[in-house]
Amino acid sequence: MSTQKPSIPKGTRDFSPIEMNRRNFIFNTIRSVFEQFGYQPIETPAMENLNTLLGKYGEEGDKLLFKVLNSGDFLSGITESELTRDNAAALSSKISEKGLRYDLTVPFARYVVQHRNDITFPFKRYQIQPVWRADRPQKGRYREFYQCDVDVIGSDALINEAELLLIADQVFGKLGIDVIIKLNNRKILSGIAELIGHADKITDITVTIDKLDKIGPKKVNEELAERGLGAEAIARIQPVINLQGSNDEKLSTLSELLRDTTDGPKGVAEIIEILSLAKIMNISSTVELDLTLARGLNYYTGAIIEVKAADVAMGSVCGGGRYDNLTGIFGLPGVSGVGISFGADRIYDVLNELNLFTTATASTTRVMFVNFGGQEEKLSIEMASKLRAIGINTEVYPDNTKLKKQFSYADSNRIPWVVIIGEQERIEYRCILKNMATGQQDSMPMGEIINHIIKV
RNA sequence: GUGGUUUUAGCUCAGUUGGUUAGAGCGUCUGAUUGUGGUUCAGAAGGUCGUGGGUUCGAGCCCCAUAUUCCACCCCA
Repeated sequence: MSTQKPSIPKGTRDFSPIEMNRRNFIFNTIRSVFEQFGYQPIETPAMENLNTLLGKYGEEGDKLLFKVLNSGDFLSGITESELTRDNAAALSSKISEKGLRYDLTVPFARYVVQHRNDITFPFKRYQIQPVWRADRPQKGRYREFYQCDVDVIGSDALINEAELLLIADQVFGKLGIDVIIKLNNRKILSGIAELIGHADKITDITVTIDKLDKIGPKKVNEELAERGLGAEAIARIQPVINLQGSNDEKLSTLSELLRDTTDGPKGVAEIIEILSLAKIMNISSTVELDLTLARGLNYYTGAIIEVKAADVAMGSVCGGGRYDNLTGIFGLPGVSGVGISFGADRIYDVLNELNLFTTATASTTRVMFVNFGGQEEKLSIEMASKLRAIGINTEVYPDNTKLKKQFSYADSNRIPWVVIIGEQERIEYRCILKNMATGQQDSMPMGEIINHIIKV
């Protein structure tokens, strides 16, 4: 039998110990902030029924779903003509009824509806799990990646939006990443569409305006025309495209502009309130009203939030918004939710590019006992247990091999302390404690190791 | 899904118009050092040149297919 070259699917990655220590540092940071604000953890299955997922992410999203082939004889009941006919979509629904989750929001909506009688609203939950998208991989874009979602469902209050901004501010503050928090509101976007008489084309308009940063106003206008907007409509949208200045200046312009639209004034009022709450909360990151921020799923109905790293060219590291009726499709209408999602993998890439992985990224072991075998090994095992009992991560080298080998292991794993208990030390009930960073080593009674390590 | 790009030792990369036995640095292992790592010195191991075809007397190099990487679209964390 020929050996096969090992490999993993496109867009997926292995994580080695150094990477995992760094990733856990990110997850722990995020989790601790979520818990500080009273959010509760949940998990949902990697697979959902396809009818839960399909149709929730638009036509594009459906294409990016990983589908799971039915177990057993998945072709039973499939006719010859169905197999040969050129309709993959129809066939796939017959041979596949499960799919890997695409995000954490839709499974959460399903969860809320399914457990509605056990949940006390408002329900504040967080969820840190991988999601899968059959996208074409690029830098900062993977087919398997972790999202860290934090949502509150069953509360309309805008204090939730402001609190989420604060959570983002705290998380990135703790991680040491300077960010710009961008804020927009779907109601303002609707107002704009209404203003120019194309309420039906809100998606076309927002998707196009979203590219303003990238392709500039001239090309945006061209694309708007391509998407079916008349010259008059494009002319009327210019004040929006050219909107500049501070948040207050933008808001007063918009307030004037959208005065007579159905949703516009509400959107402006919401932004004003969120910004004023954010001020009270002492958010230190820049919070910027950005009308070009339109990406995201079309179920957002109010606030739209996106966070970008200030110093790294990378897609957004966090995004979210308010959705008024997400659970409606699962039979529970009128429940409003708002949430954001942190992209752990991109945060990793940002920290990496900024060289911010300094602490908490080496081995978590603090002490290693050298192994001399026999009675000395026994004594080392006992001492190691005592150190662990008071919370010091400790390992005993497994083999009685050359000291060179054992020290070199401690060195390459960056273990700061090595304890030596050889025959001489055992007889005297002493040990040698070596500081690997300085190279200094001292002989001392066994009982004193603990004091020494804690002190430093 | 469309267009382009990358792939040579564990890692980062050289490799001339197609010509003998494919190289370097770092890392790994061994020894100098039988109770001491990180420095130094000496030595060694490690390659189906992404994979499969083709052209040629001869292919790491040219052609085709395919996988993969990264990039631009599309869209998104």
